[in-house]
Amino acid sequence: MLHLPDRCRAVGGVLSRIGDKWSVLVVMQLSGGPKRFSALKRSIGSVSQRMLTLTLRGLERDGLVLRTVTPTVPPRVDYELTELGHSLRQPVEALGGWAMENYRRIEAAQKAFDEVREEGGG
Amino acid sequence: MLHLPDRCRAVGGVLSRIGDKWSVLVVMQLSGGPKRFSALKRSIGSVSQRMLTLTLRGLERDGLVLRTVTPTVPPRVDYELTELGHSLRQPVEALGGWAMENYRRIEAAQKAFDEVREEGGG
DNA sequence: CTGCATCCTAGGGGATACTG
DNA sequence: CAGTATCCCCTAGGATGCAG
Repeated sequence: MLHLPDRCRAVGGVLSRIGDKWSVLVVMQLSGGPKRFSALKRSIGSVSQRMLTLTLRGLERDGLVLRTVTPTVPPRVDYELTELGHSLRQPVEALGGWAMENYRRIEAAQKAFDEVREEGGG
Repeated sequence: MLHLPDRCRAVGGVLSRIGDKWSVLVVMQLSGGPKRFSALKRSIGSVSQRMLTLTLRGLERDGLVLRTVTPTVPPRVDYELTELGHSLRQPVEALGGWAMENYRRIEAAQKAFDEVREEGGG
């Protein structure tokens, strides 16, 4: 096993790209196959059009998502994961699994922390 | 395998907490055992004192880091991962592994994307 | 339908100075 | 040494309107 500092920087780089508000959601939504812009927007729901566009551009630029334009009227644009995009699913889902298993513990810790703070502060 | 939407939200929540600029770095730095504030700051290097403090508070609140104050003069504060904090290492390192394996591919994709953009735009 | 440009606000995060 | 408070900048990101 290589020592950690290298991985740290690598993780830092990855997180600064996919650690934004929407990238991971989009990748997950594209797990099942291609989706067009509006379908993607609907399936995520709370994302603004602007941010979905920007997020998809970013993912496309990173080579994680492939954008296919069908120049009809009205235009149709499909997005799908590249092989690289699919390979990201595994570690992301590992993180998702961890989150699922532990978010209750985290919430409990936050609650406890905040209560102690209140007592100490008030 | 459970379907994805649940995991999506969980990942979203986790990423919004540890997806900031420093949390993961701090967790990785604490992998080897307890460290005091200044050692942590030195080992990360580029972090500001303010952000290190805020990051550690956040991690402590989430129950990922334990803070131990030794009220000497000058004061000494040690930070260490909790069990929960240690459990986060595994998925994070998985992500780190992915990043290590693929960041060159990502950089290449970005370069290609940008060059096409230049041609198209100029 | 898809995407860009614009405006605008909240918050992240750096530098610095001060406290205990 | 560790932490807080202040100032300030910059970017993420929402709302909206226009264009292909």
